[in-house]
Amino acid sequence: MDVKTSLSATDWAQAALDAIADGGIEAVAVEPLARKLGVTKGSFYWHFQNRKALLKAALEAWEQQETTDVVRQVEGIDDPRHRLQQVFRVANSGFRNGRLTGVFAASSSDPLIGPVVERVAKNRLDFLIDCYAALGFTPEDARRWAMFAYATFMGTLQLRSDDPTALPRGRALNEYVRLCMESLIPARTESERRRA
Amino acid sequence: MDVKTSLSATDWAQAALDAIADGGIEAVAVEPLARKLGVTKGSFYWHFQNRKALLKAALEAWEQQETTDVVRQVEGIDDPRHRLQQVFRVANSGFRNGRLTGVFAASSSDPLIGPVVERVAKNRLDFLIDCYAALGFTPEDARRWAMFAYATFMGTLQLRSDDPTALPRGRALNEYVRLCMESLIPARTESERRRA
DNA sequence: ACCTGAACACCGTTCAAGT
DNA sequence: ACCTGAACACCGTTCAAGT
Repeated sequence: MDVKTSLSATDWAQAALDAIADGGIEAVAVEPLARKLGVTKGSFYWHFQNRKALLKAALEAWEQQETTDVVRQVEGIDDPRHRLQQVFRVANSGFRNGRLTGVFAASSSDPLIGPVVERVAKNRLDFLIDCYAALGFTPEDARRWAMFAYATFMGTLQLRSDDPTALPRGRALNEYVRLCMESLIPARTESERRRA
Repeated sequence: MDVKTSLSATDWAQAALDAIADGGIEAVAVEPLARKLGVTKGSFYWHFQNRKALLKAALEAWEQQETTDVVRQVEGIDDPRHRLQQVFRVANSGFRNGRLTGVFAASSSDPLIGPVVERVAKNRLDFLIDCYAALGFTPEDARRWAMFAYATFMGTLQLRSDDPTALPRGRALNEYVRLCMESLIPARTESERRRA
């Protein structure tokens, strides 16, 4: 791969997302970002009109990543049970994406951020509902399950915001996924359970 | 009354609350506040260590006002029905207090603000529960009513944040209060209703 | 006890000039 | 097309000096 000789708006947006992931919204500051990118802050204003425009671009990039891109990672998996498991694993792997969701959700009172958070949440919820429906649940039960799973996910994000390293891994992650798939409603028949 | 010759920490905290009410949390800025108070920003640092300490003081003042002070306005009213009506009227009169509640609630993800918002909410809820209980409701119904009333209040705040002048007044306020007191559960006996 | 004035660091924004 | 460099406004913070 060749060395980047000049930056694009996308580069700035990604740098902004990185900054948000470990410093919150206020970490989107032109001068520090320019420093990190190795250019002067003056150059920023060739790509964007102002700081707000950068935040907007970052939000757009995030929405893109969190909808089409993430779904694409698992939509190839035909077995709905396996697909759901993968969704939970992907969603809980790596800090960055979880941190971003957490930060944006916490800032959803901001008129710039709120609508994006809502769209992303609805998108995820719909995807989960489809998965559970494909598992054989009635529409209402699929909805209940999806809400439970999403709420659980958001809740673990909240807990992690205190201790960013405390994301479920290994055995804990397996327990977590199992909980999201079979604790409240008997998702398998007895014979299925014996086979597992 | 005599002319104030020098400022106190309380004066700064109140000025901060005024600023928050019409500009949000970020409007708590030392230099603009100093300008408004007619002093140089240097003098601020005699009263507070930094901006954060001022925010903290403002939050404390708000919590004080919104708990003991507001309750004191209506606790003298013996008839629980009348007392409740007054609470709703007081809570919905004037922008400032409502705006403050709205802004703080929207910023409750801030670790400095969240705990205060929670305490104030619990306090108000408990007060409402007591009122409804005194009205003769069972503990569970009193709780349900109090939650409904408080949620309705918070919801109207949310709506108002778009149009700050749109707070219920006159006939609308009467309707609002009536809704909070008698729409879901028959709060009065038939004979009471005929008397009204 | 309370405030001024000047200083410094830091960030947002603009813009002419460079390649 | 993308960036530098310098400028300006604005805000947080410090501190010696004033009353």
